[in-house]
Amino acid sequence: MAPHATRSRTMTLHTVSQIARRTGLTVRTLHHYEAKGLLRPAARSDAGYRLYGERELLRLQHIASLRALGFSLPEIRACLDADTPSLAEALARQVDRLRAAVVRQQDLLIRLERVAQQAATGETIDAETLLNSIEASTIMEKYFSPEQMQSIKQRGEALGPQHIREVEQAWPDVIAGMRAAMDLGKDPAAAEVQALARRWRGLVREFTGGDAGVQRSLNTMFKDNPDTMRTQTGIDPVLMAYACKAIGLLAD
Amino acid sequence: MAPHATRSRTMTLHTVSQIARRTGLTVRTLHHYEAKGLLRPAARSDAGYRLYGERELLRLQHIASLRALGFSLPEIRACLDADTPSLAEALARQVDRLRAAVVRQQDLLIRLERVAQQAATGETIDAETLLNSIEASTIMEKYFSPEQMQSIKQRGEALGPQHIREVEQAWPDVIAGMRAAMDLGKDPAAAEVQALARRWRGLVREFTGGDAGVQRSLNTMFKDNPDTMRTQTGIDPVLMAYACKAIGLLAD
DNA sequence: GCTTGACCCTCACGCAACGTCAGGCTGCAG
DNA sequence: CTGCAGCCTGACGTTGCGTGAGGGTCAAGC
Repeated sequence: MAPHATRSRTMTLHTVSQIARRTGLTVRTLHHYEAKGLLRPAARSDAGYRLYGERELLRLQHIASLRALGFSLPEIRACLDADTPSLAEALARQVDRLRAAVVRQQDLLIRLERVAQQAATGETIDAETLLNSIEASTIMEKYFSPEQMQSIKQRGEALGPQHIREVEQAWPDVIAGMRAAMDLGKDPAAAEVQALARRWRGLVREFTGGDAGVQRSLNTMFKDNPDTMRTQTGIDPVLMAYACKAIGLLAD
Repeated sequence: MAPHATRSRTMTLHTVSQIARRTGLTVRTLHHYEAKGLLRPAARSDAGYRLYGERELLRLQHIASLRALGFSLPEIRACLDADTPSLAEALARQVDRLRAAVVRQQDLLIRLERVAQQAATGETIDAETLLNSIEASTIMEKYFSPEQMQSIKQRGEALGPQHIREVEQAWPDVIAGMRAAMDLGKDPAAAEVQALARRWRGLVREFTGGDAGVQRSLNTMFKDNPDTMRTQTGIDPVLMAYACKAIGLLAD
């Protein structure tokens, strides 16, 4: 081995604050790294002062680099202690994690922007309404699995914004008709109610795409959150029961 | 006032776990929200059990919605207590914060992907080299302000990747030439060295864009990190001094 | 009346990565 | 000798809860 490979003991040593300045870290951070077993000083002075050599400075720069890439301290320790092999894997893992995080945040940002715009344009919109609409956008995630959300979103994109607007405009109409029929005590089997039931079922199918799992989740959501659903859609449990009965009587 | 606006005391009350199930939160979370002053139970049973009414359930759903949008608990409290006005502002602020966070993360992701790819393709690249290249990508942020980074990036995009590759290929050539001249003890004022100095200065200007502030930051970076700069660029302080002297002698 | 779960309560520590005192040495300049 | 900068070791604060520990409560079955 080359002689300079062995640790020279006449190397220049630096105090914490010197090292801190050179790396842009704080003294406290160096203490912390030592406590976590990431970087031990090369030596201590008689008074107990931490003294760092060039090796430590280099290691510290590596630590700072990995931290800047978002690695946790335990991960960094593992990478630096185990040397080469784990580093590439760790990088790949970190890329995956970060990608997922970016997707999540972008998703969140989109929802947030929608609500914020609604709040900004809606001319003194009251907090109650606003909060309800926020809730509506988050409540779905509780009842639909990520895969279901995915497929729902895809169906929406496939149908196009034009079609979606049409559907959204059709719903209040159908709901109002159904409620009127119910309030008048009409028989769910009556031809008029059956026609409404057919439209209703069609609109639901646009949403579920015929997926039985989505249908079940949708039912659960309505059953668990009657109040929210009523304020958001105008459908309460009683109306829902009436509509379901009418749909069940459809002769298909 | 309508009679139902006053708090009815015959309303159905629910226990913690019931509320937790309905909202998808945990019992602990409800305790926490109470401790933070976000949501107090409507009442307590004789045994001290928390009891929540419909009002509390509604408020809790609002809390959950705002949390899903990334608000902190103190912010949520402020929004819900102050009612309408702060909500729209808070949404706008949150949008800004989130946007900034997304940008940061994407930036990080790009750097990380570069390094990861280098690690994956580089056939048993050693950790040392890899860590050094990571460092190079992070060290700049310590010496250049965000605005400077911005303008540097813009210049890079303006010049195009083609031009960048040319510059990156030219550097080693110029550095090697300058080092050879220095090692041979040539006078910095010699025509040959002056030609190298002119090319050197041109390459530096491609980077600084003539910005004196960037130039200063660059100098500081080289002065503070001689080792890193040497391994990354092949320029050590001695060579740097020689090159600067030659550039200073250029007759423009 | 007793046991058994299922629920409920109140502390209180843990985590990630440090920031920020507090109280007390050390080292160097004037 | 004094002063001040720099160093040390605790130890608590931050954010949003998770996770016990240790101990009452409630409804049901025996």
